[in-house]
Amino acid sequence: MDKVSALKRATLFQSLEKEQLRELALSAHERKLSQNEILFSAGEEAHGLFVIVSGSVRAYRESVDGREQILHVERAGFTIAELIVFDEGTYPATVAAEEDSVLLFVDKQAIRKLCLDYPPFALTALQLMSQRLRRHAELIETLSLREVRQRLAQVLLAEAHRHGKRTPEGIVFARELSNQQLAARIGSVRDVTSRALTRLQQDELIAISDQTITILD
Amino acid sequence: MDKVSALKRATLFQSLEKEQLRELALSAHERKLSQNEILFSAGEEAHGLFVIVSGSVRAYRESVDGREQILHVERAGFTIAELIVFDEGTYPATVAAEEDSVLLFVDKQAIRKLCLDYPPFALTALQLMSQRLRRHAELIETLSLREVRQRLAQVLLAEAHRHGKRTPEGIVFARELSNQQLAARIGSVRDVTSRALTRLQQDELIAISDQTITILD
DNA sequence: ACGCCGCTATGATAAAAGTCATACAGCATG
DNA sequence: CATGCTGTATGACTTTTATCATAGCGGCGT
Repeated sequence: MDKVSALKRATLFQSLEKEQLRELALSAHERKLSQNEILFSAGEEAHGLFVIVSGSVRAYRESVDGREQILHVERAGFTIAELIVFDEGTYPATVAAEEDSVLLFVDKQAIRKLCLDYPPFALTALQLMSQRLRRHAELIETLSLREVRQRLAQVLLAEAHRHGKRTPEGIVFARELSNQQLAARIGSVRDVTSRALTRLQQDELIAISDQTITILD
Repeated sequence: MDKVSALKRATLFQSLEKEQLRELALSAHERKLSQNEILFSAGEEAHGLFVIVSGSVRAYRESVDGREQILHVERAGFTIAELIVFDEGTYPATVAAEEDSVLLFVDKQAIRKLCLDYPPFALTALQLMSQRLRRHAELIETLSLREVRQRLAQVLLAEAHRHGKRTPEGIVFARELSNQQLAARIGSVRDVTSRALTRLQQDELIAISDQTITILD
């Protein structure tokens, strides 16, 4: 794998020069994950962050009885667990692969050094953290103030926005998430999510057929 | 007001030299808030951040039917809305005074300039954002995976930790939050919170008398 | 074909949370 | 001292969410 060009594709490293990327690549090492394989668990000691080269991963917390709440899902070009570089804490969430994925580990000291040596990089990091904070704020509002049906609708709209296509009937996209996965995003359980999906169809807000979802106007 | 020493007391600015603080102070201006007065609302265009000089403020989101969910509460020495400096977005939450407060507004360009000119400052900012992210992750887990009673217990424990005193009976602290305020933190309503509090007393996990709460072992 | 697995669907029921109505205590104010 | 305001407490009820049980479908390997 060409580590330099893999790093270069990450948003976090966009402001860096070739030389800086080469330097980072020296200490970076590859990690492959099969679907649902766990990268690290919440509370584990953290020595660096991960760049997603391909695939996607989810960061989640779980309750004693096994329920999961996804905090965020990150795809190729993004990084995971950046915050542990800056506050010396443990990993704040468990991270697992949503699909088969390839990642690069980067030591936290290398990142700190970059911040000190090359301020534009720090600004990029701050920008990414800001976006993460905004999304978390959204999630908090959603979980606290909206009910399951609305939360589900929000996730579907986000999916539509991410990889849907406009058609005369509405926005169409391939269904990539099982009820279980949807449930973990909206903070509910499989059963309830299934019912909510059914009701959205009954109310003709969406149509599902053959792993394809259409969001009707 | 001595703006320089007010700024100096803020965690965000701890790494700065006298000269840098003086520079910041030039553009900073004071804002006084009475209890519950709104500083800004979610979605408003943002030109800078605020340093809390005295008092405390809450950042919250609200639903169409007026329910509030507090994202975080900040006190003297901390800053609010730092993230708008780095991602050019609008204010992510509504902020209002929990008690009469004094704040200092600081223009976002001044902060960006500091990041570029003085990297240790950027690291401090990153550290603060990291801590904020961690707390948000906690809140998400709590809202999604725990029920009202547990969430209430968590807030009470946090309060105890913040300003409680160990006694033979348990940790004692002055009650500063009304049921309404507690409800806004745990993502519920006044009625339900009142009931949950009553049940915690019945189960002898806490004792309340005369605006004093004791957390029993 | 058969069982097994993962996923979906749905009815019955229970538990949690929210809503509504009412009552009351403390307190400042005219 | 009546009035209004804020906050608390609580019963009765509804809605939402979760749990449990059951059944079905399609793919896959033996």
